[in-house]
Amino acid sequence: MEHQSTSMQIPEAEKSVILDSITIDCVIFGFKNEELEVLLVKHKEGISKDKWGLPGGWIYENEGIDDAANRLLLELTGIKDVYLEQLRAFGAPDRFPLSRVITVGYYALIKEEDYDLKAGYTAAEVAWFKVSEVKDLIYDHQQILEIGQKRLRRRIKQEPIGFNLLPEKFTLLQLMHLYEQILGYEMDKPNFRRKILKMDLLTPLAEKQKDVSHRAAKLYRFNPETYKKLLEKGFNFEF
Amino acid sequence: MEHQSTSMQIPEAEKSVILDSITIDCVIFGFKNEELEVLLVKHKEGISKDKWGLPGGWIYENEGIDDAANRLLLELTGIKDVYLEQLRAFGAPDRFPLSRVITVGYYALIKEEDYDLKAGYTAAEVAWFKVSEVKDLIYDHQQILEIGQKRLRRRIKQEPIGFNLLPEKFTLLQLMHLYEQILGYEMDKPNFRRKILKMDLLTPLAEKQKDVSHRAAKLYRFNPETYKKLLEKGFNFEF
DNA sequence: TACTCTTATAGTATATTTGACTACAAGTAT
DNA sequence: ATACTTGTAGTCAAATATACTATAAGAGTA
Repeated sequence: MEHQSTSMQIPEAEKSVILDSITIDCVIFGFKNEELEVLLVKHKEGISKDKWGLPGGWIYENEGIDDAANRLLLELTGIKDVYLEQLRAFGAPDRFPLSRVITVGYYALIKEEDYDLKAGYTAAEVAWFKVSEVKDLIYDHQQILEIGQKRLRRRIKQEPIGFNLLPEKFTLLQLMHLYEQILGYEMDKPNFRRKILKMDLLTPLAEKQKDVSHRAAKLYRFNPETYKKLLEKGFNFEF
Repeated sequence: MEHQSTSMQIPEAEKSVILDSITIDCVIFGFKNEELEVLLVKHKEGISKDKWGLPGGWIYENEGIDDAANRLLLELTGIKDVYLEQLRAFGAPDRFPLSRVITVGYYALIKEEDYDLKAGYTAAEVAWFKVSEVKDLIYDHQQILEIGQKRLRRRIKQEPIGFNLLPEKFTLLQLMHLYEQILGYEMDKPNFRRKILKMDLLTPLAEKQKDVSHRAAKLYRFNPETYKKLLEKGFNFEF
């Protein structure tokens, strides 16, 4: 989002309190129609006007970088109260064309239906895109997205973070499809089911799936207590 | 190493080409006498004169951050040609007392005996310290070190990076002790041996240990080819 | 030389976990 | 009633993990 340095967006009074060679960019993942999606914003002004990129921007001088990430995400997209985890800093000398700017990438997983998108600040539009179809992002945002995906793949094998992408209630097959989608290979239904149920991480609900034209599957909910226990002693989610 | 902003170390001519709110700090791990060690430097000047901290410093405007990390490590400690991996950015607003500075942490594993330490630049001294005994580092360096350790523990369960800490030739027991040291729990000798040998990652040498007052153990060498193959298909180093 | 001590290395026996399947159950649609 | 689709249960052999026991190969010492 470094284009703001040349857009007239930042009032003169504020400019002095903004760090001028560091920015933040956020990779926000969602999951819809069995596909992994990412949240992008279209720039309103500056050198990348009308181009899509990750939501991000400048850091205030008296603000921690994690706070800056949360603030920027809210300002640009209307999303708040999300657990943003840092990816890393991206600092190739030529990553931003106008000046030397290093950016710190963040990523988060959210349930799309929980949030109303509202383009704000320097964003003309906000929208979800299928990760598989995203291309031509500004600057090095394509690379940041890739690193985000890599992190996601790694993490999902060690922590049940997939639950953050699914609705409260879900079926085992939905969960399995999410794993398949993220990891990129197919799995065996009975085996997946057995393994994940044995972990005691899912609370079965009395409810069943509705409006499906076949036998309805049982709905489950994620059990945060077992999760905490499992995290302590370490575990493996590979399938 | 942010103290350089107030030390007189940087010639006026160079100051203009240095980014003023970002630094680099490196966590360099070594392994000696069955203990995990970390490389620290003692500052020669500035507000942290005579205090110990991680080797690090400022980034030139036309230099990538990875390159900066390598350069700084060389300048301060004499170490070069090391694979430095980025940890993440540290950006609490008050982490550096004199001004707002965000730092990017890096870490690396090296064989201590391969390098001659040479304090240079703004470092008065360079030395190895047992990680377990390190305390009172400057700024937030203690936290960066901790994150480095966490990363190391995580990584060593998925990649055989331990070999970077050991000499060329080593015994199975040395390798096991390294794992125990880093992961913090004891292992079973026969089982460790069986598992690691089956991976075909070690090349047995004709040589044996010398100067030990008991049965000499066979020496092994790390096999980088199998390593590459294993990395591709993914594997698990947990014991 | 014989005995002891220490560490190296081999082997064993059981429980647990995978991975590839088959079979059947429970619904919808025709 | 029958076909079709997806959910769920179960089987079985192979591979792995775990907790051991046993023996080998030295060096050091009496």
